[in-house]
Amino acid sequence: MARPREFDTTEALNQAMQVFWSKGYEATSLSDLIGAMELSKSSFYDTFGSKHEVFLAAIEHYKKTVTSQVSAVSTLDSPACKLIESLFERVVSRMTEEGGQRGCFLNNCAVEVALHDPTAAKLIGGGFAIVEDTFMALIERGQREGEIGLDKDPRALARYLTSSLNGLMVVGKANPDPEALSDVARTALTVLD
Amino acid sequence: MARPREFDTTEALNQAMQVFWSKGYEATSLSDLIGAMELSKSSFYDTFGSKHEVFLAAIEHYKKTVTSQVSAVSTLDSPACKLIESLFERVVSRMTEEGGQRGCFLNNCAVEVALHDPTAAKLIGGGFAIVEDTFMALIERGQREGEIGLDKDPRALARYLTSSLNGLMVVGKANPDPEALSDVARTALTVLD
DNA sequence: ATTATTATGGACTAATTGGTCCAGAATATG
DNA sequence: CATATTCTGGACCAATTAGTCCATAATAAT
Repeated sequence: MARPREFDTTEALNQAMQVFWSKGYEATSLSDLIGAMELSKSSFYDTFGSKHEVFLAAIEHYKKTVTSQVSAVSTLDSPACKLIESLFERVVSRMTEEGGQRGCFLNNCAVEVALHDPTAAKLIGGGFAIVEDTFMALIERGQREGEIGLDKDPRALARYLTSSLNGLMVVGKANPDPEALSDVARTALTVLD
Repeated sequence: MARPREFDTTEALNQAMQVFWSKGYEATSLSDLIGAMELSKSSFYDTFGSKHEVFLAAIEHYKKTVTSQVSAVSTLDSPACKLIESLFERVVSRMTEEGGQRGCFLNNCAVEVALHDPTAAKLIGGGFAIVEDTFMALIERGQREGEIGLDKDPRALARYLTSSLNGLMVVGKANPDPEALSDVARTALTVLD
């Protein structure tokens, strides 16, 4: 009755990530996972070890697939400030569109588990670092091209932008109001002037 | 054997809040709660109804006891900008000191439950509004007293500061580095100049 | 002292939790 | 065709989950 179906491990991981992303770590049960991943409990444990291990793998998967898209923005050749703006705009519109309120998986994980899960905390920190480094690369480019004042500290600015993006998502969860979020984004970006 | 001890409902609620604050909603079990609140299961249900009801009550309790302290800052008569700075400094040092990483309860709740718990989301939104209104009052005072330019929109600025404070706490969870957080706070406050 | 109130421990659900294990079915390889 | 590999359903586990209920004990009010 059961026909072996050589499943795609990466796709299964992707599904696991989606569930954790939507429900959070604690609220995700094993049956949620095996349902979404479309594999049996036995295969789940054979392949992934435990709920916690899939969770960590899901964080890594997010970094490889989602966070890396952020990082890819720095390779585009629009003006640096425009690219930074577009990242903020994207977050604002994501947070206000249908079904976008789940925010950023790293953000969710940082808040829910970082305090009690040092292993996860490190992975999450690494994810934030990718974003920060992307911002820093853009800022340095902006400085080279005369868009951004040389008096500004690229590292501090990058840290600030990363934090701002996260703040945007937190307040967006409680109140996904486009105007309010636009106010935040617009004001946040004035530091680049 | 069981000696009735007319317990302090407010104190019990405070203890419940502490547990939810430290562990999150899902990760908090009933035995965690009745342990911390020092009452029996029966009394728990008699008095508070359910886990979810205590949770909502805990959010309200937080607003009354913790968030209201933020709001109280606006009544002090130091220069407005100094008061705003002090709020940011307080968050930075809280996030970097021993045991301070649990952050802000409203922030935690927004991220963990807002998406799936509209009732909680509203209470949390109300809490953020208290912070926002506090910032706005301070900004308007700053404008009246000539510290802050009249060209700035107090509402937008207040929304921005509220969001920034939340961002600070998220990145602080993944990486509670004083230098990084100071960079963020310092940069965030430059919009007041 | 009697009564009314308040709180309790603990027995009791029914469901669910994460996790183990294995006999057997479907496929791939020889 | 036979064998090795891969995957599965489902039985099973002990622990825990949120929640109900009640007879009883300690107190407060009369």
